Amino acid sequence: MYAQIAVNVPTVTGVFDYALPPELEGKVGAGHLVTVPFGKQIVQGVVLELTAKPAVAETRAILDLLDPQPVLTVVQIELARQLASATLNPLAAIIHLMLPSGLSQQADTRFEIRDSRLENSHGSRITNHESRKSSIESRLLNLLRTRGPLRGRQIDRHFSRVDWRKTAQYLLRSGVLQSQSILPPISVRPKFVRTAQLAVTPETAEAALPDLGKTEVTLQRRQAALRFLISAPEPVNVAWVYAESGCNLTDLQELAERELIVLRETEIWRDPLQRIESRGIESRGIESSPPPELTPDQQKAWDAISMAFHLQSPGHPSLITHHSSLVTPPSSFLLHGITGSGKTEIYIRAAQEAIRRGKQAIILVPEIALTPQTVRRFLARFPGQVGLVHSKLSDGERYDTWRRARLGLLKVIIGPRSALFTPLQNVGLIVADECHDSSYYQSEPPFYHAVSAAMEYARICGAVCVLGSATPSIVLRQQAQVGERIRLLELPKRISESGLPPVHIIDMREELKSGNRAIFSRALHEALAEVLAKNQQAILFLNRRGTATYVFCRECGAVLKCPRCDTPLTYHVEGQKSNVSGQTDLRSFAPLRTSHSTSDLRCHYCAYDRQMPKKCPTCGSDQIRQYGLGSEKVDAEVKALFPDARTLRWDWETTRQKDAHEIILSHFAAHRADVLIGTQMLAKGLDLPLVTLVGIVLAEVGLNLPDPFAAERTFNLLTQVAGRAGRSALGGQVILQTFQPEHYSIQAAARHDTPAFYLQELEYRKQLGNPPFSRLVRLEYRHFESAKAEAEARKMAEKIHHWLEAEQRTETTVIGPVPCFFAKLGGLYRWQIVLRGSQPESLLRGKLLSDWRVEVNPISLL
DNA sequence: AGCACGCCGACT
DNA sequence: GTCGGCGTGCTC
Repeated sequence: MYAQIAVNVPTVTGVFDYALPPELEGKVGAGHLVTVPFGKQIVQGVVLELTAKPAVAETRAILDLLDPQPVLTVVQIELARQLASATLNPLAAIIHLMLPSGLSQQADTRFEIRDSRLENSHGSRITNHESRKSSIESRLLNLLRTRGPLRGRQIDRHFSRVDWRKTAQYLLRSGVLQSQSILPPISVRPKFVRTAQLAVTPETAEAALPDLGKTEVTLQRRQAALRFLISAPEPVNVAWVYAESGCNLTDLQELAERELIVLRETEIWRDPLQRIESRGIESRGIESSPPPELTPDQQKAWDAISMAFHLQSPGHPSLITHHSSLVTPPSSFLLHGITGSGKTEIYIRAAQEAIRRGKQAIILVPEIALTPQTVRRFLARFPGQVGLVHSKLSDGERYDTWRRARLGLLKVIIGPRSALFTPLQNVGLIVADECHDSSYYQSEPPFYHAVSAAMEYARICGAVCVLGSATPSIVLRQQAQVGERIRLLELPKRISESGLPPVHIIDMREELKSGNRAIFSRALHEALAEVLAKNQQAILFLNRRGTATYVFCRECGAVLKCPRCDTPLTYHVEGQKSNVSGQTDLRSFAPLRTSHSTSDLRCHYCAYDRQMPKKCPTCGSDQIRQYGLGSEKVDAEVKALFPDARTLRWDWETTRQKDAHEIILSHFAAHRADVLIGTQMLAKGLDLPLVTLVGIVLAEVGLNLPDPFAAERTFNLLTQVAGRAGRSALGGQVILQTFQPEHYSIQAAARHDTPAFYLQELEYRKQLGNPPFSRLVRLEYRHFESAKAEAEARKMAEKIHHWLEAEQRTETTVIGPVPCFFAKLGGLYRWQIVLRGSQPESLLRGKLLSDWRVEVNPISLL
């Protein structure tokens, strides 16, 4: 017998056949985690399937089995294969996502100094080398001298963006260093606690009490311990015994030696829910309430989903035969429902139905910390059956949740995109709540979209798939309209009577004309004053992304765009280091320093550039400015206008620390602040009843970015933010400030008119040939030398043009190479090439693209 | 990710 | 003439 194996080396694409040694026969099958020899290394691998015939004549043998149970189900293996192929990621990289960290280990090299005398004699030679190299050399040797032998990945942490490996190779050859390939052992283990229990009758134990120790102190300790165990019939964690009696392990071992008690190692599950419940995110108060009655819209949606369960189930043969002559309708649903329309109740019913059929449910949410309400409702309705996955779990907690799922102890898994990969025996339902949320897209290799993956997974395992959102993506919405892969279900009304809050558009051009140069319009200023006077709460929303970059006319609102591709031009200060550090001041409202020698406006889509004009090309006004504003300034402005107002900032910087989201949210929810100033996070599904005013400081920020998805992102954001106001009987309003009140994204968001936005946006997408009327592949190259990045990008573009010609692909177009919008990120220069066509990824399949980051269906081209 | 093989420039 | 740079390809 032979096993086809995916080796755990993230960049290796192929699969390899290994011989199954006799001692592992019958123990190893699809999904097992093993170690295998690979070249000169020993690496981990996952068995994909057993085969009788290996693909090559000479095979090597599997070395070891690392876990007696499979780490992947057969269905997961199929998903991994599909996903790897669809996203152009190596299979090993996808499988790596499916294993809990600590279990999955990659081979590494251990370096150490061979001999100190050799090293010294070598030291005199260092001066002969060029200085940069010798500095790496001495840093490396110094590190190894002080820290002892180190693994490659440990050394990496000390040399950010320095290629020390070449130097290490040289030192290996000259005998200063020696190295050894190692596979780190699995770093997660089941957790055991030691328990103690009485092993004799209480009478026998009582009788033994007088004779338990030589000295008085020991005697008393042991007597106390034994008395405590007499009173507690169950096995008790020894820590309790210590605490109750003041005894220690030696005392208990002595009692065990005399066969009065037994000491055992009991495995326990590390359960993150206990931690969370102790922190107050718990189910109390909801438990007893009966499931609410469905509204007519909910009922209609639920009927369709419930029918899908019937059709999928093998338990209803009559139904299946009845429908077998028809094309089976898709069992994926796009649940398009506005904020507060009752999507969660549908998810809960679907999960109950899946469980009733002996299956399990996966509920994906954008971020646990930002969706406490949804999580709480699931915990309340499925007590003891929910596994919670999130980024703050320790490796041990993650491993235990993963194993509990694998054993079938959990029925519902809730978590972010990674929760999709929890091993479950029989998945009956996959939900992606707020499926438009960008956190479902993994923007680091291996790139993948968890919503697409969820649909695929559901298809493979015959599960029902429900994707919910108030603002589903254009592409998904379009698919649902067609109805082949996914069906559209709509919840157009809020359950409560409150309805959606009115949105007032404030034209900032008018404000300026009437002499108001502040960041708040008079209307927003007054509304804020009123809210503070009534002791209610306000949210001020600021889209931080893309600040200080686009250029617009404050007179007429026109945005400077590229004449070739209609993409907003971006402003660059000469020698600018990075656009992401964020220009967070009001310089935009002061006159621009005039004229540079070089062109300072650029199109990041097609590389067109020009100089900043002195006058607006549309109306001739000289009020042409670049825009830039940060939450610190908004905060300062509120404090200046309302010295007594208590403000709270919620943005990237303030949420870096652990649990910051919960702290800020609970602080604000408890009304310990009056005004919450924040960015993207504000758009998530928070329920803050005291909030009666939402102020959008400048709605079009984010709209004017060189990205085909900018309008969609902005519309979603505005719609979600507007939905934060008026969620209680107090009512509420939204004040939306903008220089472009005519823009369809802003208009539609203000009217809560999603259909109008879709119609218009779809029309523009069609005109420009963007998704869903094409598919995109984005290739990105990063390097710390600007010239190198550019050169590589040009080389690759050349290659792509050759491939296109060779394959006669006239319908695929190449956009670029251009520097990315965020041209320098983390010290690395970025260049990109975008392919657009009906199947652009098929051009790249099987081609070598080492060092390039390749995204199929990217969610942004910035 | 390693590591070998292999083909062009700077030294003994 | 060799040493060694890194570009390309392979690891069952």
